[in-house]
Amino acid sequence: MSSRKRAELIQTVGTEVRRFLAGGIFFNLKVAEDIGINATDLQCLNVLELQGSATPTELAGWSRLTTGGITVVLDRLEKAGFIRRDPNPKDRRSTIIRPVMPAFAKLETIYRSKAEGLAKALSCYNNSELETIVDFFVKTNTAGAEEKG
Amino acid sequence: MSSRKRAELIQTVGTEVRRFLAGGIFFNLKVAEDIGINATDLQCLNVLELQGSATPTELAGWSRLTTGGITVVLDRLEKAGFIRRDPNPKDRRSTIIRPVMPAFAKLETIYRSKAEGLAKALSCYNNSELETIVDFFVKTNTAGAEEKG
DNA sequence: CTAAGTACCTCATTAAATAAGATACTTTTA
DNA sequence: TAAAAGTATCTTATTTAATGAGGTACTTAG
Repeated sequence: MSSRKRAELIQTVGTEVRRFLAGGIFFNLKVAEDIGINATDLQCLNVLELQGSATPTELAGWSRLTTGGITVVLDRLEKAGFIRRDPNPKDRRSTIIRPVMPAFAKLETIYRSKAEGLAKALSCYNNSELETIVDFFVKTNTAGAEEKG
Repeated sequence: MSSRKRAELIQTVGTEVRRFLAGGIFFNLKVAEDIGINATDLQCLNVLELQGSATPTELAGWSRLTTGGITVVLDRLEKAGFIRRDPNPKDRRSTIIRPVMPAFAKLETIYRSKAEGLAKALSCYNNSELETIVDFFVKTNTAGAEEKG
């Protein structure tokens, strides 16, 4: 019976995703240590790199910190040269946080080397399989982003 | 030219994986808040659930804490009823940390509901595609575990 | 049997985050 | 349009979490 096998497959995805996340959190802690910041600060840098820029309030959301907390995070990241506070032309109360090169490049380098390992792991899949993998991530990321909003 | 498309696909996997991890870290913070513990303590519970049991030193590794730090984490988790310290029959200096039901069930419930969402997202794939997805996670998880050891 | 090494714990100190405002602006409403 | 309500960020006193340095009890190598 194929539906039995299918149910097993789906359950296995669940377990492996949790394992993947536990490993990812561990990896994130390691990266933070390597570049000399804490995990919270790194989560902000990650969001910044993926989105290009963000307001303090958005970053507070992603890091689940109070706005007072994020101010201190940004003070640290600004002082360390990772980010810059630009005025927000749409709202004079607000600021736009942007990555600053080259401090940011340190982070890119670490992820690039990790991406190489990932590329190697992907080499055994054909294009159609790769498309399935991409599709899975895009779908779940989109669903996750909606849930958060 | 297919190799161009392939390179793009591989790069997209990289970006989407980072997005997935940023979302996963966010989700983890939310779960921690929901059950009333901090992110570090939850990372320990996650490892415990995936492995069944662990020693304090192993958990210190996964959470990148000092052994002194993990003692305090375990004190908190023990007090809150999530874990229990059993003697380690192989080494009398050591202890084995085990999940305790039903406090642990709170966590299971949250992940079960998340797993339902995941199952829904997976419903559009056929068995062969699911196998590709499982294979990808198993491969990268295994590679990650080796790197850590 | 001794010396070196490991596992866990303690506690004083440092670091990070919150809670509760305060300020400066924007949006709504009467 | 002027007041009221709401929002974005920042400040600071306080609480919470983690480290660093060391201690005890045990194990392993010589």
